[in-house]
Amino acid sequence: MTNESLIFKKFLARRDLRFTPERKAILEAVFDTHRHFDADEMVELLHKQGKKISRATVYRTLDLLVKGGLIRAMELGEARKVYEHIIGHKHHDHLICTGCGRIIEFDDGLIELLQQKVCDRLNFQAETHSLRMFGRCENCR
Amino acid sequence: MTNESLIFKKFLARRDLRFTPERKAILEAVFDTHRHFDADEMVELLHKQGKKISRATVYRTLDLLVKGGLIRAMELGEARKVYEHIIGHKHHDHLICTGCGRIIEFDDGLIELLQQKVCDRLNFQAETHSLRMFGRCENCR
DNA sequence: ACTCAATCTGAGATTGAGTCTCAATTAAAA
DNA sequence: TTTTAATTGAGACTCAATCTCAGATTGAGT
Ligand SMILES: [Mn+2]
Ligand SMILES: [Mn+2]
Ligand SMILES: [Zn+2]
Ligand SMILES: [Zn+2]
Repeated sequence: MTNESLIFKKFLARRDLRFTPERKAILEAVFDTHRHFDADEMVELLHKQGKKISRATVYRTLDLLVKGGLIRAMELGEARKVYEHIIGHKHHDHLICTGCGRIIEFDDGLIELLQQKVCDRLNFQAETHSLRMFGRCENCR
Repeated sequence: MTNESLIFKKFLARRDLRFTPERKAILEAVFDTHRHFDADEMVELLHKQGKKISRATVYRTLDLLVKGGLIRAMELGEARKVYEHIIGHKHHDHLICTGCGRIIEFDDGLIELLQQKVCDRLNFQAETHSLRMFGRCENCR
């Protein structure tokens, strides 16, 4: 039993929800994928694996995974929301190339610290944040 | 003639576009409003002022104002895109209260500097950025 | 194992912000 | 004034996301 399965099960149990075969399959596919993906890509991926899980169920389960803190949703500039799994990966933010769509991840502890200071100064209790920089990657200058 | 009118006119002229009465009315309404607003709120506001300008024209003109660098679009967590005017206001980012929806603006030069350093390190040429922190304001803890 | 209330799923309908179409209108250059 | 291109508005359209609801599944209690 993987770490993420245990966490998801616990999250579901706490809310009287069930760890169904569909939710299990989606969880596994999400944690097998080490990329940013959107909901319909996940539907597609599951179908390719022979798992016939409906769009509605995938959307609903991704929401549960976000609520449970197992994955993170973000807008990377396009219309569709994309997801990535969180557990076992440390926090990072994104550079988004408007030329080729490339996503570069970065992590800067000092920026995070200063963000916290801003929140302290303004009496704000931050739960999440999103820092995105849009521009041109080295291939697209 | 206001500063923003001159800038918008110049932008339009450069692209062989026209400074129509509709575009003028939208520009004025946008710069009269010192709040974050979304496109349909702007349609509504103009209608209240007796200006019958179509939804399509408002959407199209807001896009032009963004392209011209007069206003800025952002996602503050809700479904709809919101706008604010830029000219005469210095850059800032946002704290977004998930309790009451309150938006707090802040500006931190050191964070901005460090963002630049991240881009330099990764050979990325940033054109814009968006830093949002979601959480609870002092009234909603 | 059986019952039963609660949860879950899937197919398809619905929503809604944003975009597009196109015919009629308007701007402005010649 | 003529001519050409841009503009507008009404409403159709798109499409990610959400909702509906009937039938299926789960699991606690017996
Ligand atoms: Mn990432
Ligand atoms: Mn603002
Ligand atoms: Zn690129
Ligand atoms: Zn609040």
